[in-house]
Amino acid sequence: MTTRAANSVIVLDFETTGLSPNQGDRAIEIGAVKLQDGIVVDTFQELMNPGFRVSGFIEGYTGITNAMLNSAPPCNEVMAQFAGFIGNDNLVAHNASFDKRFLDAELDGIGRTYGGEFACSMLIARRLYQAAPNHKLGGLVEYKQIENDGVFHRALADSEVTAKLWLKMLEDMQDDYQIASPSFNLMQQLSKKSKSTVHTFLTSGGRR
DNA sequence: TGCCAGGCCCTCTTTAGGGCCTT
Repeated sequence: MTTRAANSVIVLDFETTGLSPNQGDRAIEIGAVKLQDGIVVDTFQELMNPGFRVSGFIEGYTGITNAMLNSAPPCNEVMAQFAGFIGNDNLVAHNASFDKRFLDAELDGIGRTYGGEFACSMLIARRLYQAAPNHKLGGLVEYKQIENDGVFHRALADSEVTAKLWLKMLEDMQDDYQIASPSFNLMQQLSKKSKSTVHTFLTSGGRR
């Protein structure tokens, strides 16, 4: 039995051939950072060959070309490695419902599972940063002046800035609401609160 | 040629519709 490391969370991001695994779309790149007590202790990045050509739109959107994917290992091989990387740690992604669909679909295909739960940085940001002009990853990076290298729509780069956004949200909850160490569970609860009850929830220390 | 999904959330809502997000 694999145990979940305390204060450990995996922030991940997929680049894919499209929006829906139910429509035949596959992952083409996975990037992730492992945070332990707020510090990046490990990273993962791999291209993977989906077995068919990706569209010109995806090549332009991600910068990942068919030539790059031709020499990449197949999805099944990479996802088996990634299943080992995430173990049973809890998971974070920006618009997590999207990444969860692809993670579930790709791991289903190789008979692997994971034991962690997902939290969504976008849903939490919508509640914490209600004045932000938008809640796209790039928009929030600009809004919160999060350090970045200017690369977007690549898996590791996006997972790195999502991790910084996650830590910024934890920091802001500590500073603005005196919540000493916001737990993963509290962040999940926050993402389910209505906008009008977020302030009450946070000022009560996450008890209401 | 043009379009394709799905979950969340708001409102001119709930017997619905549409915008936001992800690639």
